[in-house]
Amino acid sequence: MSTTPQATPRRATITDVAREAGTGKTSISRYLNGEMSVLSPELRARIEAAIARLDYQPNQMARGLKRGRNRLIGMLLADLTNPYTVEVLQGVEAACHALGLMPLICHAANEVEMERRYLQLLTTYRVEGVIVNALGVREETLRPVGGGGIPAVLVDRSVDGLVADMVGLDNRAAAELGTRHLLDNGFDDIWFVVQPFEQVSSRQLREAAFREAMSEQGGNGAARGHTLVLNLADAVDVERSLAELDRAIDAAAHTRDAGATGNAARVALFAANAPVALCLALHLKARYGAGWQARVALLSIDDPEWAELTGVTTIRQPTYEIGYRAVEFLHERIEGVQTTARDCLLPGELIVRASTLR
Amino acid sequence: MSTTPQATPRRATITDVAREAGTGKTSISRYLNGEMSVLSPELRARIEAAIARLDYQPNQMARGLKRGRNRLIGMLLADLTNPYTVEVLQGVEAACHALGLMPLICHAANEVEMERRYLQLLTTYRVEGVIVNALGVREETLRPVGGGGIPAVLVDRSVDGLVADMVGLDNRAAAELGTRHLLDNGFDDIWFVVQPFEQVSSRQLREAAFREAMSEQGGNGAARGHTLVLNLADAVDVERSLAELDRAIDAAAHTRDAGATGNAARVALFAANAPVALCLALHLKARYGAGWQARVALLSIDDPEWAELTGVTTIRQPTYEIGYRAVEFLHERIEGVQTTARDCLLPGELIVRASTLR
DNA sequence: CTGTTAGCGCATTCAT
DNA sequence: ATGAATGCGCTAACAG
Repeated sequence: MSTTPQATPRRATITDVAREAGTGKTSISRYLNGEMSVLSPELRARIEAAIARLDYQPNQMARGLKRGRNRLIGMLLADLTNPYTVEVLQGVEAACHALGLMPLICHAANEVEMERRYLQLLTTYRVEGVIVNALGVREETLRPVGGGGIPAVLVDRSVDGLVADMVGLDNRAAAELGTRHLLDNGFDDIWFVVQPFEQVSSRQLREAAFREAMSEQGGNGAARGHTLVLNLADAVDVERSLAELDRAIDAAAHTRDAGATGNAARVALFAANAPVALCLALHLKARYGAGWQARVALLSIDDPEWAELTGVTTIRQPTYEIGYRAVEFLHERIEGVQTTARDCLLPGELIVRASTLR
Repeated sequence: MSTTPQATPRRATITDVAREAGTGKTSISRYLNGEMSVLSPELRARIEAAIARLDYQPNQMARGLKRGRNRLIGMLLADLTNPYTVEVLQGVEAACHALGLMPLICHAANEVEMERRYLQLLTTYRVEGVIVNALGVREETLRPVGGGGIPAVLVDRSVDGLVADMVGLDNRAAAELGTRHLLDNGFDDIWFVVQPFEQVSSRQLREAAFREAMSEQGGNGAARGHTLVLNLADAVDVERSLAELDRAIDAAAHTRDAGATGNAARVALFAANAPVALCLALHLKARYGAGWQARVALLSIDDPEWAELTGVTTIRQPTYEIGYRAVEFLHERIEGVQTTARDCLLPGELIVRASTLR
């Protein structure tokens, strides 16, 4: 009868441990829950040994079922391809770790239908709360969640009529900051490029703030502002939109020498986020070659890894903190703290690089 | 008596539904599991109605507890910051979706300790299998998993003495492909730059294949190959290593005109993966300015989004398929298919860009 | 076809 | 200080 621990076929249960330790299940449970003060040192030692011998690990599912909470929270992500998302996720993970939560990460890959499905799935696993960074979130979709159901906190966007906390960038301030920077550097033909607004409040806010900043520009200016919607999911639309941009750029080049204010008239592109910025950069590079940055200025909200490499000015979001705060908010609500919906707006940081300097 | 579905305080259970439908729990269960043929249309309708009325959603935890399987699989990731990881993840998600599995994504953020913790946590949640792409995986660590425990499949690296399937890039072929390309384009001072090997078999394989290809180079050549280990986690080490590279580059520049074979002697850097390539590119840009690509050639395994933008030649991995296959393998094992450990090596694709052409 | 019974692994009264 | 009994929400025999 070889004792070689040849592959435990079935994981040990609390009952096994109890038998092994020659005691009742209750004591094991107490041990598991740290109620040490109620256990005689002797029994405690026996339990400890038994657990080690059986390599016992309590079944979270069962525990969750019994006590009604499983320490699981859902994390619904629209797009992991966006560096922003990954960075936020790091904050979320750190916070979860600190609070003893386990994030169930759901990646909807920009599919609204997927978002719905995942939300429903999370519900089914009885997560204690949800952090949502999706694009199709509407009041109705989130109903089973935010409503009277499980607590939710929104990241980077808010949903009308939904009682849920929200944390994200101070979009107004950020867009203003960027616009000012462009204006201050003498660009007088500025294009704000953004994905279709859909339900994403941050896109709307950024664009609105841009327009406002343009209309309030300092005394000297007659810089012109335009908004261009770029539907990254639709190649044809992208084509069309980029062509429009090209025309504007060419036009500016022609009027350059005729410009009123000396050598002005350079075009600047203000990307609402990294995916848009990437699309623009790729196009510009293809059209104007390696030296495109000298031809057209590019500024982007979000600070992807290639920004430094390519000298693009950016507005970096406090992504890590956004994720961290989101979990903290959620945790409070899970623990029963009742407040009205809170909004947490964090400031962005302008990182000036060559592309917007002249 | 207002019918406004004002926030269900407690989710409905199967018992509630049974009562609401005026039947027993068994029938509800049967309905849930699609055993329609065994239910009278009439009962079926009543159940359907009751479920809708109560907005009932079966508790996965409870189901899992009872039937012994919860359709959960663990996905342990070393670094979500690496585009490679995200791309593999997409394949994993697609496959899970197709197979009715739910991936529990664990991001260890390059911390070996975290990996251990997550592995243990996954065990605790009784996942049915695990897909591992970590750096600290050793036989012992994976013991509770791969051994007689839950099925596992490794991505991008194998572990000695562990019975587990593995799927990833055909590293030998890829490194060879890259080296050949560099050789064919006349570079005669080639540096293979890689992170510390640790437990990561793919790094070792790539480096070995590089050296081999160098020693087998075509008749005309006396190109020299070097290996440089770059510990991205250690700023000081990075500094030191980059300085070494700089010296080599400068030296080559000096001997350029004195070169035997006409105008040869350009240095080429062969990055073992994207993070390394990024580090190199950033350094080169800082040192040689925007035109660094003309000075030093850069080739990288992995094809990050900025490669096209910066004209870096790459070897693209079939990431999506890697993820997809991994899940398929795991699924088979979960379903009880017994085979010896399989290795699935997928080919990489060389994408030639300006940086390695002369 | 349908309901009754008995657990899955664990946490909790409630006794002892 | 310890253990027996009960039930969380659900499925799976086993009867009817």
